[in-house]
Amino acid sequence: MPERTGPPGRRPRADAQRNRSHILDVAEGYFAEHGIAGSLDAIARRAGVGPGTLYRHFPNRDALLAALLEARNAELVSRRDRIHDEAADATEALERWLEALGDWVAAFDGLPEPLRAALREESSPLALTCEGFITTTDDFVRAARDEGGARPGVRGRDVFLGVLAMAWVRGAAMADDQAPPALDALLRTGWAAPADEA
Amino acid sequence: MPERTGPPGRRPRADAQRNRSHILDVAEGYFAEHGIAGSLDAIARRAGVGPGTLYRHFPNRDALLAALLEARNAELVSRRDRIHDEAADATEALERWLEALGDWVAAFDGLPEPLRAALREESSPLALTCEGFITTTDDFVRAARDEGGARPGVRGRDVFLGVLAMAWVRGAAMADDQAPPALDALLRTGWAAPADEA
DNA sequence: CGACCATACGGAGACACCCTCCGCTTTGTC
DNA sequence: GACAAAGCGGAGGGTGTCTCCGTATGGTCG
Repeated sequence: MPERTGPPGRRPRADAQRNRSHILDVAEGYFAEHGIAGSLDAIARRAGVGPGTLYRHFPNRDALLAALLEARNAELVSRRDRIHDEAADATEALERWLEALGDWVAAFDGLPEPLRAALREESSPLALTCEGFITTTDDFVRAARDEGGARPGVRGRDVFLGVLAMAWVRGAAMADDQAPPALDALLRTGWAAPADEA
Repeated sequence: MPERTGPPGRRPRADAQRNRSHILDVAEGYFAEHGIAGSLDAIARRAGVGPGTLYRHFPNRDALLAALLEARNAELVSRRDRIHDEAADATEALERWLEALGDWVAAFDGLPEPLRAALREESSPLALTCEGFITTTDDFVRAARDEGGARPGVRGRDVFLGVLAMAWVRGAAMADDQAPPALDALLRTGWAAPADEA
C-alpha cells in the first residue's frame, strides 16, 4: 500500500519510499523491544536517517503507530471474516472476536495508552481504526444479544473499552500468571454471582 | 504526620517542614488543574522554591503523589470502616467499597497510570498503599463470596485491577455520558447473559 | 549572645526528548 | 546534461527531569 488515500499528487520518489519502509522496519523492532514509548529520535538514528526525515514521513508517534498497525489491521479484519464463517453461534463468535481484539491490542507493549488517547482526542490516525473496530464489536454484540448470549444494555463500545482496559491493566500483573485469565473472566461474567432474584 | 517512619534522625529544620507542606499544597492544586502529568519544575516555580528543594523532599513524581494521597488514604480507610458498620450484607458492602475505591482512584486525572506502574515495578511508595487496598478488597470479596454474592474464583486482586482499569478507560469516553455507568455494570456483571446451562 | 556546623536552599546546567527549519543533495524529466 | 521539484540531514529551540555544589539559614552549645 504505497499511497495513503487517492492519488492527489504524483507518486513519491524512490529514495523516499525506501526510507519510509526502512523506518517502518526499524520502528517495528524498536517498539517490540522497548515498548511503544521509545524515543523517536533513537529510531531515526538506528535507521540511519535524520530526525527530519522521520518526522516528514510520520508527523508524530500516532502516525508511525498507525502505519505500523496497518498490516495487523488487515489481519484482524480477515480474522473477523473467518470467525463469521466458522463460529457455531453468535456468542462463540463474540468470544472469539474479543480474543482477536485482545491479541491486536497486545501487538506492542503500551499500545492501549495511545489508543485510549486517540479515542478521546478524535483527531488521530488511530481514532478511525478504533471506531471501525468498535462498530464491528457492536455487530458481534448485537448478534449475541439477539441470541440471548449477551446481556441487554451492553453496547459494543463498552465492550471494546473493556478489552482495552483489561489489556492495559494486564501490564501491571506480569509476575502473576493467573491474572490474565482472571481478567478475561471478569470482563465476561463480572465479579457478581448470578442472582436468582435481583 | 511530620515523620515518614520511625525517628532515625532528629526532626527536620523548621524551614524544611514549611517548604515541604507548601510544596504539597501547590502540587495538590497543580495536579487538580493539569492532571498528574504536569511539570514538577513548574510546581517548584509556583511554590517559589528551586527544583533542587522539590526533588530533595520528593525524589520523583511517585513520592510526591504518595505524599499527596496520604490524607485520602486515611479517608478511604475510614470509609471502609463505615461500610463495615453500615452495610446490610457483604454484597452491598463490596459494592460500596468498590465505589469508594473508584472515588479514590479518581482523585486526580491520570492517577491510574502511576498506580499501575507502581504495581508492576514494586519499588514505589505507591505500591505499598495499593497492596494494602488489594488486601482489603480481597476481604470484602471473600465475605461476599461466602454469602453467595460474589462469583467463586474471583480474587480481590483481580477486582482491584478491574476498578483501576475501568477508571483508566473512563478517561477515553468524556463526551459519552452513559459510558461510566455502563463500565461499572460491565465490571459487576460482565457482558455475558447469565446462562441456565454453561 | 555569639560562634559553629549540620541541614537545607537555589539555581545553573547536563542530559534526553520532541519537533522545526533551511541549506544542500538526489531524483526524475525534458 | 541541465533544471526544477522532492527529499534529506542535522543544527538547534523549546520543554522537562534530575543533580551538584557554593551559599544561606536554623539549631545548639559554650
